[in-house]
Amino acid sequence: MQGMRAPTVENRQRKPRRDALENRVRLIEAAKEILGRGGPEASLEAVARRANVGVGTLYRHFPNRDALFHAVYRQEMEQLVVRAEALDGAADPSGALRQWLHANVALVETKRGLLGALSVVLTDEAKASYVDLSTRLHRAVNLMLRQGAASGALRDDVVAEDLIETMYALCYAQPPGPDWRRQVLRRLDIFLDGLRA
Amino acid sequence: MQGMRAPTVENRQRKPRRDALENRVRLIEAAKEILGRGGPEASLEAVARRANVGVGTLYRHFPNRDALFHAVYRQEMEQLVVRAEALDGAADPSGALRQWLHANVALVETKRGLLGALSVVLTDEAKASYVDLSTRLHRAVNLMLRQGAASGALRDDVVAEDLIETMYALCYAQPPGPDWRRQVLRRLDIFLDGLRA
DNA sequence: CATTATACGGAGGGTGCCTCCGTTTGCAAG
DNA sequence: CTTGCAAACGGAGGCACCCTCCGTATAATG
Repeated sequence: MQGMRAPTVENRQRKPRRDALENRVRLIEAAKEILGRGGPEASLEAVARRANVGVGTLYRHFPNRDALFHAVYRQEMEQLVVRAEALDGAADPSGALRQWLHANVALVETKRGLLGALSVVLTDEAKASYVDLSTRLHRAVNLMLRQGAASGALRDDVVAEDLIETMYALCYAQPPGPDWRRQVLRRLDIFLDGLRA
Repeated sequence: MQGMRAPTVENRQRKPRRDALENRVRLIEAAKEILGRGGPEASLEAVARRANVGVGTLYRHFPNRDALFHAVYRQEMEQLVVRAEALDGAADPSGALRQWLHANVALVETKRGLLGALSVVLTDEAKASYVDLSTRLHRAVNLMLRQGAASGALRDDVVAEDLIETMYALCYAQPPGPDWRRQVLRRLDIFLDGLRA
């Protein structure tokens, strides 16, 4: 009977409240920890508890499980992009790529569960909401790939997406264990060998 | 107060009842369908319903979610092994391997969700219960690999596990979509290129 | 048949998901 | 500093699923 029950972000009239902003930050922080340990199964109510917040608050900020995952993923991805852009203009593109990939594997190693949680939600359509970051990431990596191809070191029919997804694929497939990293890197390097011209 | 409540398989006195055997088969069949569609999240009660069986029955046959997954996985794996063993003695080992991997990818394509459901449970310790099948599988694939290495076509520091896990990894990473298969096969072939001596 | 080990169904207690709404609180206009 | 209200909060409650327990049904055996 009475429109405008829940004003969305677009048409709000005042500036956001301080407590709301703080809670959002605390929720993402809590989600990183809980999801990182428990994987995709982890309870959202546990996240709310850890953030000292009612479930209602969690669900207002993130209307469903996936929304929360995406918020976390966005932060992780930002790190990735920054690292990738830092590689621009490296002397040895192929080597730089390899280094970058290895660094990412190391990053993943510290967040096992999170990786699992995310890959469940990562469909094509989901990715559409990251166009901004995704574009920057692909631009940076493709730059490397093209430099490598131009210098004749790498084949020229490979794109950033191949590299990135394969890396995650290998991380994900290897079961956790003492030589997790060794195995992942070994296979990654084989793939990179396949990339040579 | 009264031992032997639930006689285990080892110490049973009569031969198993016919209805029990039928139900077990129906449950696995139902699980293949439901898990195949719904992925690891799918409801076990849905499986029971689909099999026209009470939940109690499901849980007696498979004490928990993982047990059911494993039963399904075992059946899938049997197919894999049979195919692999059929390749023995092929003229072109490297080509035979490639063919086998491609065939598996095609198999996976028809069972998307199932793959996801399984990879969640596939830790090292879980695999330990498949030693029999796993051994046969590795033996068959390694045979191919060694033949390839002997003929100088393939590098010699690669084992069956590398191949198999990488294949699953690539299948899993690629989001479902129209050119799912094309992408997976492309990356798989790059990996195979990396395998050359 | 009668006996009984074996298996079945589904109610029930526990937990997690998400929604709804009465209450609280920060912001800003007077 | 009040006051008014949009914005945000908390958590009860309804629903689905997980798994256990146990009274009832039934296939095997003699």
